[in-house]
Amino acid sequence: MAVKSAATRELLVTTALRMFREQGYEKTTMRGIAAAAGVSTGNTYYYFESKDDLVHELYKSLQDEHRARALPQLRDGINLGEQLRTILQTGVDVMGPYHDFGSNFLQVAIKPSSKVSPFGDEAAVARGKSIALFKQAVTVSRPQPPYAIREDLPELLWLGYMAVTLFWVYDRSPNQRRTRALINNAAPLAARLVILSRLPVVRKIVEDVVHLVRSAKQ
Amino acid sequence: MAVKSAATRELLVTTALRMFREQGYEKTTMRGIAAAAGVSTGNTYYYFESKDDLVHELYKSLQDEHRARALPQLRDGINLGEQLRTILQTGVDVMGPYHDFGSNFLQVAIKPSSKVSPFGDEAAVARGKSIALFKQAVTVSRPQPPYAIREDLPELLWLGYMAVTLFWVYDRSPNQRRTRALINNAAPLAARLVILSRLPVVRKIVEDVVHLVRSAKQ
DNA sequence: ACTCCTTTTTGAACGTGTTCAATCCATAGT
DNA sequence: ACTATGGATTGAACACGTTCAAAAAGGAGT
Repeated sequence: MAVKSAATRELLVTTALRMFREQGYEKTTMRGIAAAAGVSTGNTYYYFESKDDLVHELYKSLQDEHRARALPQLRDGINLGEQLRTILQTGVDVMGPYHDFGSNFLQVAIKPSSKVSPFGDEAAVARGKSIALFKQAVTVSRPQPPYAIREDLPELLWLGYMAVTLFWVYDRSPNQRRTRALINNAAPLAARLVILSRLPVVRKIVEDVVHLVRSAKQ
Repeated sequence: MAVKSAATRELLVTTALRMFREQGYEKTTMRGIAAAAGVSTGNTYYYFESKDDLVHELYKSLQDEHRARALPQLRDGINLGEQLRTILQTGVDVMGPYHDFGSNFLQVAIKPSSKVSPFGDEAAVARGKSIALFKQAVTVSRPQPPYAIREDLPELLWLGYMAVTLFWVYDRSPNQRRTRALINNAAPLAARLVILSRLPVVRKIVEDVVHLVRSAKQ
């Protein structure tokens, strides 16, 4: 039965993701998903704890696609600003079809109890995957970022990515033009800031910021 | 009838805020609020569009209390770091009783359609009030922040405040000890950064950041 | 073929936020 | 006093997410 069971689960995920994409979060009801998949309402709850759990599936799916699209573009020798631009623009591309869904997505993500919460324990794996993307960018970029912050940089950049995502949610311009413009400006700026962290004065501040973020992580 | 109508509204707000504080967001039901206030369920919807609308009332109430408590403490001649510490710590104090409620609060706030959304149009008034607090801090602090950024500083500080609030939501330590520690570290750091923005190299970056934030606002 | 146990599936039921036609009630105008 | 008007109030009804006891379907051992 294991194979058929897995098929039911897969069918539910596919159906749910399609309906999320086509109708948004609210109009996609648990009854609707079940009906479209040809199973009973209650059966969905055998495979998924809640509606939010299905959003978690969407989250993981997007994450995988983001990684698959961005990673091959992170080539050796390109400067950090360009690498960042690639990661962020790819992220916006992948999330694009779900933009109307965006706020609901955040809404689910924001609750600490949620599996999707980017800061929670449950999503640690997914977060790690995302940070790994930035780690790769840092590793292959030339010139190399200063050694002093190389270790903490991926996490800091990821935090910036979260901020951009927040901006994206509220961006109502067609095709999220404004978010793309923001990325084009912010990516080289961040890269320039990284370079500047070599200067003694700036370095002191950067060290303090890094220390702050570290201690905030407990 | 106008006076009695206002009384009903006030009674509902008071009841709802008390129940939010005592039982949290989910356990406080619209039926429960109506019953505790001695009116019918439907009547609540005559005065408030939705449950979230009642959260908006809570938001405004907290905002007013924050302002009332923080403003008198912003005295002339104190340095910016201390002023910031005062504002942020007072904010945590005011929100304290609602900490369990915090994530639900954010959840309501995050949706662009929501009245409470800190970035939305509806909450522009409330946001303005909050930013005014930082404007006051900037105005009375000695030494004065560099002229070049004085105008944009309140808004930037407010953004930092939003970040701290986000941290607060996820802070499970008793009495939000970790958030308070974060504030004690971050406030002087921010102040030091402001001072540093006088240096030509840093100033260039700061200008770019300010420009970025400005253009992001449309 | 039959039994026993586990995995999977069902659909009714509960409590929720919200809507709405109907009703009540206070007041102004006559 | 009577009535018309519009604000205030009601409570049943709807669709939703979720739960759960019960039924069905599978599979293993004999």
